[in-house]
Amino acid sequence: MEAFTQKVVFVIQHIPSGKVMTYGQIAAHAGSPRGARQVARLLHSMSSKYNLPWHRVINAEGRISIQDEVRREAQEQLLRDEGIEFSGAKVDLAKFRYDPGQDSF
DNA sequence: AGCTTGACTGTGG
DNA sequence: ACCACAGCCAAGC
Repeated sequence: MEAFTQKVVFVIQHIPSGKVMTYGQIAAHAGSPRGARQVARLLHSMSSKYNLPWHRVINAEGRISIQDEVRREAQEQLLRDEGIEFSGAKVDLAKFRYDPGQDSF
């Protein structure tokens, strides 16, 4: 596949339960190391169309980047349900970050 | 065919 | 820890 969009979707759909990925990571695996913002944009507009586990995507700090309070809390709850622990408002990326590596694709 | 926008990220004060 | 700036690039207008 070639479309950046489809690669992003592919990667996100492959994030296992109990793990998370950052926008930058996903962008890198999709072939655009600098396309973190596009990943965010795609989630924003396609999460409803593609049934994506958007809640497993967070920013580089391990925080939820959503501005809408209701959605942000919903995401945190979903992650907790999958066994992901929050240190305050942050996720421990060292433990819960999913890194498939280049050999997986 | 431009211009604007953003669920980002790294750097620097 | 917090704020400001500057690259980044696809989608939407």
